[in-house]
Amino acid sequence: MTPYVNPPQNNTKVYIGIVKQLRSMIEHDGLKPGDRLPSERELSERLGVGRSSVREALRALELLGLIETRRGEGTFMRDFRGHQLVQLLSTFILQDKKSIRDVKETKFLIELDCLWLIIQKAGEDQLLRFKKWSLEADYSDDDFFLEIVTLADNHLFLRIWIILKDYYNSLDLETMMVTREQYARLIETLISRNESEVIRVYRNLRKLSKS
Amino acid sequence: MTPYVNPPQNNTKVYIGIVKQLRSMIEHDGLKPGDRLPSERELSERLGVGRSSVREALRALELLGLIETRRGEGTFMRDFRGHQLVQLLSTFILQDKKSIRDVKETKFLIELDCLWLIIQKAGEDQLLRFKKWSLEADYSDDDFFLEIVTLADNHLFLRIWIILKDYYNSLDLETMMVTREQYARLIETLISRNESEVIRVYRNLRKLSKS
DNA sequence: TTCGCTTCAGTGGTCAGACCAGTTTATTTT
DNA sequence: AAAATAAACTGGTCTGACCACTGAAGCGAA
Repeated sequence: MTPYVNPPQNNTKVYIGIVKQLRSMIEHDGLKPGDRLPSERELSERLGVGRSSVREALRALELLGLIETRRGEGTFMRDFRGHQLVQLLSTFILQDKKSIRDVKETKFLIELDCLWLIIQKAGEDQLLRFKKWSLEADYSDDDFFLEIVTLADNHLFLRIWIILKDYYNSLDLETMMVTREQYARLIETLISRNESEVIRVYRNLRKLSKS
Repeated sequence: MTPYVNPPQNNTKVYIGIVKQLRSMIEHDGLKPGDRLPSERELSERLGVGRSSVREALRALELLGLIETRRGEGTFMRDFRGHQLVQLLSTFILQDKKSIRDVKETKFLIELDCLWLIIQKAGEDQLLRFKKWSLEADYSDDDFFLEIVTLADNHLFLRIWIILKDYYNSLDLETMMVTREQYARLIETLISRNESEVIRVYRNLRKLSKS
């Protein structure tokens, strides 16, 4: 019913326009994960385009992991976190030595940045709670650093890191064993807020001799 | 001609199957950026599916930045290196427009990371060429740091930084005046490869007292 | 020959319509 | 009221038809 009838979408491909329309529609209506989108036929009619064009847009968004479609039911918003996207990209990119190096390099440096941010910003209580968690919980390396990046309290780094993490994991590199002690030591140095020591411990944990 | 007719692709959606077929086709034929893919009609025939399904797959890959289509010419492989990944990310970063602080913080830290990378990896000649450029050219802060990030030779950081830069500029913050001397000093410390000094000079340049 | 124009086959872009295969809701039957 | 059935939706897919654009082949004039 609502007249989402577009801005004159000149020149660009229809399906791209539809993607944009969908985004503003999602924002406008405040759609959240789990919510249903209008049906393909309704979108087609509302936007004044063919159903096949609507489908091209929806399929693209689906491959991106932004939406989910269930036959007979409809199309739904999804709780996206890059998963789908990263997985697909990684299968395509493959064998690109430099890309792989970039991913590793970037992931490590951002983790280091977050450690630095924690030293600057985190409260004593947060760090102690983190320490407590590390002693009790059963966690993987990803879990551990997700906590780190979360503690750093920077939304952008969080998002970037999550994507890098997924991408990194999809690379299927040899996994580095990190002992409980190493994690514990890192936390201790965080609590002591010793910048250079944190860097040292982190590099050691990541088996980074120098670079 | 070649019978790419693969696994019966049961159960999954046709367009997903086509994406997979395309990937193996690309791998099998060793297609590189710039190379042309078979036409939609040919793919449709080869894979025994409808052209609309082929299009759904191609449109999705296009939105991902893996391929590029030109009307009247065809569909071509694209030079992808994870950049689209970040670009996609940006459209969602831009959604939560809350944290200006995060943008600044992230931009600065990434610039610092790049400076560190340069110290580690850049060759003497590159640095000298950079210095020469800085003495002759007329550049803005963005120009200067674009050089920095480029020198760091990390595609992901480059992409992320560009997005952050654009976003940062759109925030319309008070611009910080940076003198030519400060840029020059930064370059000098880079050439001397003095890590802690680079950090100090950079912070000073960005007017970051401590954090 | 060589240059310039026209023609035409090929390619992506888009739409409309037709089915199929599931799910949900309404209706009828028990 | 409960169960079985029917209708109305929703996505999934294919086909065929145009359109707009590109590039190369063909052709004629210089």
